Amino acid sequence: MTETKTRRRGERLEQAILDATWAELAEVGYTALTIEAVAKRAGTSKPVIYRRWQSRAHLVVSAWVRQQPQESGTPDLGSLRADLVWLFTRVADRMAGMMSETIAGVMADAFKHPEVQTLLRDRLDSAPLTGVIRHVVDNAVARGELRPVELPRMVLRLPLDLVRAVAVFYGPPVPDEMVESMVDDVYLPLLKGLALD
Amino acid sequence: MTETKTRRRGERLEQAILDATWAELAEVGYTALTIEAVAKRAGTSKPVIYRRWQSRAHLVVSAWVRQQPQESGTPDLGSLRADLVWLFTRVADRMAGMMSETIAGVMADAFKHPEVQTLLRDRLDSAPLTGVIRHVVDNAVARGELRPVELPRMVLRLPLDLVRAVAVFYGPPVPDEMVESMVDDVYLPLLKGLALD
DNA sequence: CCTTTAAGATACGTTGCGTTTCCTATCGAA
DNA sequence: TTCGATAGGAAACGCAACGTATCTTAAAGG
Repeated sequence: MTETKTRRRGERLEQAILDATWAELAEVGYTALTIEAVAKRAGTSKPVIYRRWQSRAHLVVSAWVRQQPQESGTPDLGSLRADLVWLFTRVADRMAGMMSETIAGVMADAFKHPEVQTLLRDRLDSAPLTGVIRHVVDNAVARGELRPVELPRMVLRLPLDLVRAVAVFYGPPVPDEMVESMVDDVYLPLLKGLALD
Repeated sequence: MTETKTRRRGERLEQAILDATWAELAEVGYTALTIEAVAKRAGTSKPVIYRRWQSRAHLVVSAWVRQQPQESGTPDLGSLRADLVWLFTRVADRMAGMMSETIAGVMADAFKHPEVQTLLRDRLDSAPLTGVIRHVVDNAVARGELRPVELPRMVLRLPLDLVRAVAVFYGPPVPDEMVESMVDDVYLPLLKGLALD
């Protein structure tokens, strides 16, 4: 038998579909992604997919969630600036990796599907990133580079918003000068300004 | 004659199409906007539209450009904070007016059409908004609220990026507390931090 | 072993795409 | 005023993907 004419079910099948989705995403992007292509690539059929996900947006978000890497350790490179550059670079790289085209597409579709919007928002709000930011700032405080400062939500979400905005407008990858500008012209001055009180 | 069976050309026709586009946009949004519907509403036909614009994205950007209001005067409400709240609120309102759904949709489609991306970027980079920001800051400096400070590009684009991010993620309208948080937690501290040197 | 569940294949009607064809109103030059 | 070039309007096209319905049959479990 060259063909494993097996019929998958449950978890195995689902994972195969999500893998196929991810592969399609990488190959043709979000806008051009079709359910039919995903079905074919996964070796299954449309109804199987529609039985599990309401829409392309739902499917893609599922695939994305599974792909999410867990947070790697936080840096301590000896200076606040160095840590911030590292952090922003990391965000920019990840953004380039899973195309901003996908993000833009999903965000657009999310208007049709409130649950997707919610899911996406929660996923990005509670991002492990905020933990890293806090950690980096704490280190700077410990080093005496910065006076103790509390970080409002809006400040915590800023890195992601900024990188996303630039990536979507200029297309990835985000150039190094832009990343440095985010740090030197925005985030560092902002932290210093917050620490004034 | 109840019917003006006239056949429009050139500028008149073009304007009618753009008006129809804008109306459709307001009614069904970007994602659901179809060229056929625009053609019908404008009382013309698809080929006429395709002769002028390559895609839905091009068409919508054209319509949007025509609709762009010219900048109203800059404020001077007596304090930097008040001016900034006014400014951010204005940005948020405009964002709510021409749906963030449209922005998200166009941005997503822009990946397929580099000229659209360029057009959009230029339009938003050179936004009259940056002039207003400079003016507001100058006034604060003149009042003695702030030491003289130069504003990097990244700082100038921040208001638009921030409001857009929030509008797209939470859906419009952007709540007042969010606007105030942008001013109190981000922009004001940032300006003060920049003015430290 | 026999029942239940759902995978996989196929086909369906629908919608909007972007294009082509054809006819004729409008415009500008002669 | 006439005539030829230009371009608007209407209709139809083939195509692609949508989302659904139908049917057969493999897998899972008691």
